[in-house]
Amino acid sequence: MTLDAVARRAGVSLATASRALNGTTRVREELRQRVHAAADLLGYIPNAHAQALASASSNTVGLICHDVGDPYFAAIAGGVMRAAAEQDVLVMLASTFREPAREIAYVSMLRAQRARAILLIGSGFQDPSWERKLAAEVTPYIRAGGRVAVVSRHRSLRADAVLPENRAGAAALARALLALGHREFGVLSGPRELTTVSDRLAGFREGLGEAGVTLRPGSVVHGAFTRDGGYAAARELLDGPARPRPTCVFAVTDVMAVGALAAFREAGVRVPEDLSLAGFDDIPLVRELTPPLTTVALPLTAMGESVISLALREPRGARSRVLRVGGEVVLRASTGPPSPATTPLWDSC
Amino acid sequence: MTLDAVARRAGVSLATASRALNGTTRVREELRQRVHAAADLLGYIPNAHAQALASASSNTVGLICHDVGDPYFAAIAGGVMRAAAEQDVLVMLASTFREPAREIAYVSMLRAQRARAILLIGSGFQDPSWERKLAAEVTPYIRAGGRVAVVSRHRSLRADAVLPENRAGAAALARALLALGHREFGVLSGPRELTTVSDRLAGFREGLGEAGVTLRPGSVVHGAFTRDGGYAAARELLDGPARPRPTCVFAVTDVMAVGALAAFREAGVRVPEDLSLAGFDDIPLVRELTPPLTTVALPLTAMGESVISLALREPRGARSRVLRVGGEVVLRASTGPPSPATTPLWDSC
DNA sequence: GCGCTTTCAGAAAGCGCTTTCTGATAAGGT
DNA sequence: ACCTTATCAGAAAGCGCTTTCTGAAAGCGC
Repeated sequence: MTLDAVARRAGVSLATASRALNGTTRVREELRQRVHAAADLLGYIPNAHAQALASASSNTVGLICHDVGDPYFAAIAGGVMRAAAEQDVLVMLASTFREPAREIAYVSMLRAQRARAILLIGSGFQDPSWERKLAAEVTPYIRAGGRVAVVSRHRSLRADAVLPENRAGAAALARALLALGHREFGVLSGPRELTTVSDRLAGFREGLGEAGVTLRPGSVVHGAFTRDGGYAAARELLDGPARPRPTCVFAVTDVMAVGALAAFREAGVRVPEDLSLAGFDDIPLVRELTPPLTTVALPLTAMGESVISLALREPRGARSRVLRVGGEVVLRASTGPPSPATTPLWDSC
Repeated sequence: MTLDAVARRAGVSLATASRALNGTTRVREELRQRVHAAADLLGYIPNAHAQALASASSNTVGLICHDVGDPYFAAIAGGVMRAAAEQDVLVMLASTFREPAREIAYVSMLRAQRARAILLIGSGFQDPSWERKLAAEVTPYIRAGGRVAVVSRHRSLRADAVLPENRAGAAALARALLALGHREFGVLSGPRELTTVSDRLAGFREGLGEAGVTLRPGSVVHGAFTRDGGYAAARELLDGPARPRPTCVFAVTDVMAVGALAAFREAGVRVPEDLSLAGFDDIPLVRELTPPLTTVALPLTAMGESVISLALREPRGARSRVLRVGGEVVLRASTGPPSPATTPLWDSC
């Protein structure tokens, strides 16, 4: 059914029918009702494409993240969806599965869809060629009136951003861990090139540095930003030659910490008796682990709500707005005082 | 930049430019290249709305689920996204947050978007008025050429479906639990009106019945389909008067089992020594629990891939296709032999 | 070499709306 | 009673594409 049919049925013109349905202009009450009645009767559903084309606007926003299956992104996406539902905005979801090219392609597709805003969640890639291409997509989009907002990313993009205080959070965590008595640390780190990783690492070092503690070479191992990446990194740390052994391990991401916990358990290393473990993000599931994970809590759902609000809110100037969100250290049972000196357990695996 | 500009720049007609870019018809190689060069030069991005309007087709599909933040839906959505990425399909995500009205509204919005297919994930609601309204949206959509596919739902919808074998899976689980020696069971059930719930419950009863075991009244408690719902239901079971005490508890959903595990832990009930616990779904996180959860494993990601494939595949007839997916009982450490008779632990809380 | 089919480019007609512009009618001022 | 000023409905011009239809040119058999 087209609007035309509705108009005919109601005995009014196409223009009047449009106005009656959208409330753009005053229409005599009687006609308004006639149009609505006709629309209901015919089961009229507007053609969003025609509307978008004619009005040169749409109410869809694009949400690009690495993988909705990942609890971190799922939590943020949940927040985005909640806010979107309230504002009657439709969300186009795009998962890049960590392929840079796919991200570029999605931005392009969302441009084609004339999305009102594009949300980029999670660290970008370090590849300069990738950065250039992304900017080449994003810049014209913004210039054409598109809005872009990001979570955990800022380099080279003139966009609004929700930035977790990775550095400060990690530093605070380091201090909390030091306060427990730890002096020897291991770090399960993510891909070097992610700013999230380097910020958290730097913050952690900074926090340790205040107490004159440093990370020994070999005690920082890198892995993929996944559960299995954490598992592998933990194994590497366990198998490595680093001496003295750390009494506490910091995984830059809760997801990695989950894998690490499994690796430790398998290796017979008790947490926290033999080794303390801390993560970052506070994804919902870490509360359910045994032991529950000490971490730096980020308000993930709220961050999702914020990023879409930021993108939808009218820009009040050319400046991009930055919303910093603090991380709160949550000490749970996965951390405790360091275990007495040399634990043979380390080698029992 | 419009196609018109590209055509002009390339010195060809609008029609030729369109054909060159879309490859719909043969275009002399030289012209084809000129058009592509012009498009690149101008940074041309087609207007998807205009394309959709003119060609009366789009390549977006709608994905409606209760909450992407929930690991169950996140896993399925992950599968959908993976398949979508391969087929160059854009996904519009809709979270209903378990509000029936919102689901209807979303279907309507997706109709307006002329989505190629609509995917409904998860149980529907029992409300007959809701069912009628949903059918009123879905039926005309299908008649107009729209494709609908569902996961875990079939009543009253002429749509393709991916149906987990809830009944058989639960029965198999019951048998496995019986084999461990259990005879007294408790069930943490979800909202009565969901078919998923009733199927799993019926299957479980059926499995028990084969050994002459029945569920005592009061040993089945209902809660919301969430972690906290599971927690509350577990507490209710714990506090309830049911005698004799169950030695094994079946949560109809892993998500609920997670909450139950926490409740048991808090109450000092050891799993599986004092009480065995089993779930259903095998969401990724249950492997990380202590103890890891016995469950009926469903290939969630594959189900997501299946449901979108089903929806996109050409219908070969008016019949709706049903893809049944089996659940596999995975015995993990959360279940063990029943604890010796009366455990005072039950009352210690 | 003539009429045939085949190949491929361009003109133009929409796709279903929104929105300006125009005009009719009613209300108000003097 | 006449002119000016609001109100509000309708006609029509797009929005940026796809696709049919038309026609020109080229290839082919005889």
